[in-house]
Amino acid sequence: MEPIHRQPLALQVASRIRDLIATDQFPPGTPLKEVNLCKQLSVSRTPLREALKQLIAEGLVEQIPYRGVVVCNPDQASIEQMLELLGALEVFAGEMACLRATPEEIDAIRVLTQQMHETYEKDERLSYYKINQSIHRSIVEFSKNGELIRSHERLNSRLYRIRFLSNRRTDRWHTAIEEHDAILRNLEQREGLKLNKLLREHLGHTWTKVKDLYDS
Amino acid sequence: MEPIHRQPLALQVASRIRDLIATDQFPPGTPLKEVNLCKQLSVSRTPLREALKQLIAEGLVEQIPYRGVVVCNPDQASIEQMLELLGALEVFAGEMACLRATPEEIDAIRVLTQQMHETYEKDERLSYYKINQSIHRSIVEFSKNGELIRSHERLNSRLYRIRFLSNRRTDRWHTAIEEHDAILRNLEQREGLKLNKLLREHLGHTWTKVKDLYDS
DNA sequence: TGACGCAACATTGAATACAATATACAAAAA
DNA sequence: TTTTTGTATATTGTATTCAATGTTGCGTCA
Repeated sequence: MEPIHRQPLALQVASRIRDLIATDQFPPGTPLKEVNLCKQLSVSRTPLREALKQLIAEGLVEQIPYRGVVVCNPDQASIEQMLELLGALEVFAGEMACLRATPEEIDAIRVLTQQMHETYEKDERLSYYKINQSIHRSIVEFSKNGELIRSHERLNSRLYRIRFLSNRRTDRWHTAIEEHDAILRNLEQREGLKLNKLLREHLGHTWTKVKDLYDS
Repeated sequence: MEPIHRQPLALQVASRIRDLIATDQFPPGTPLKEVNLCKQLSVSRTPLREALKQLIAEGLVEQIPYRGVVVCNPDQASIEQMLELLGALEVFAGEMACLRATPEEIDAIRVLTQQMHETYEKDERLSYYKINQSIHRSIVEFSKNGELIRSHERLNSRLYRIRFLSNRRTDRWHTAIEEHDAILRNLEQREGLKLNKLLREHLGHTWTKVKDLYDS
């Protein structure tokens, strides 16, 4: 029997706050006052504080002793470093996925890539973004390396907001989709080295888009 | 001016427990009972629990609701995955270090590599281990990517104990040192691609050593 | 008028008290 | 004898209280 997974209050609170940050309801710089949040979430300070400790460890918020925690507002340099690392993780994941993904799993990526084409034609920005995320997450998942999956997940969640914002520009969608087609082909052919190269290029563009966002 | 870095009690407690785990005074499986630890460390439950939350986030200990936290005892598969990821991080760091390390920094690695030769000749196991760690940490540091450095640090600390134990066997020292010489040469020459290949091979051996430890 | 000092307030840090849950053991029934 | 169930105890989860620290603003003095 599948055991029941308990969800201590602190964990629930943590994921709630995580969502609030990702959806920009708590934009960067927002001070997270303990008593305020307690009232809003209807929990006492202890589980809230434990949740905040977790978010601190994840790097989503930062704490200044005796002055509270605020939502992180990473500067350009930090974001560049995070994207650089995220890219490295995904490139590595791609290589591993070439070795370990099952045909069924590659089928799933094929479906997602097809859906991406459809959202492009319908000009659906949000769907496009989410499918793009799904594809990249899937590749990481199919690396079958739990540590890698978790590291990627954590880092990605910190970048979720900024990447979403940088997705407003649609002028790179077309080439991005072509790149995804190529990624799929090389995954099918188990061409680890070529996929490595492709992903490096594909992910390299992310930073360009984010940089534009900052510059504008 | 350099700001004064406060050290909340929870952080101090966390690093203390981290050390106790790394030095095997809290070997895998040790249950971390809150009240016991409170007395031993002379702190109350609140900061202790906050410290534990941090260690949970780091993956050093695991928590089962209402049943306490215990020191993680990763199985062979987990360790293989962690080493795989650690390798990927260091390979990537090597590439970046080729691009970004200053001549002075490469000098520092040269000195460490030389010291490694000396410990080999004197057959000093502990020193060898520490210098080896220093070299790898330095390469990561010279990538100049803070996120990468932190990720590597966290993962490495979780593997500290097991790698130390697997270092008892000295029969691979000689080839390992030759590999380090080659690594240094390619770093000096800024040969990112060759260094990538070298590091993959070099780090691939780590798992072999750890596996022997498990099999014996 | 400006700078300093003090006090009141706000906020976090730590400790303790209380509630919920799990485990162990013993007693009773099959 | 074995299984089950209830109760006592230990342990963690949560709430509340108290203490330490930082901030703000006003009043006073140079």
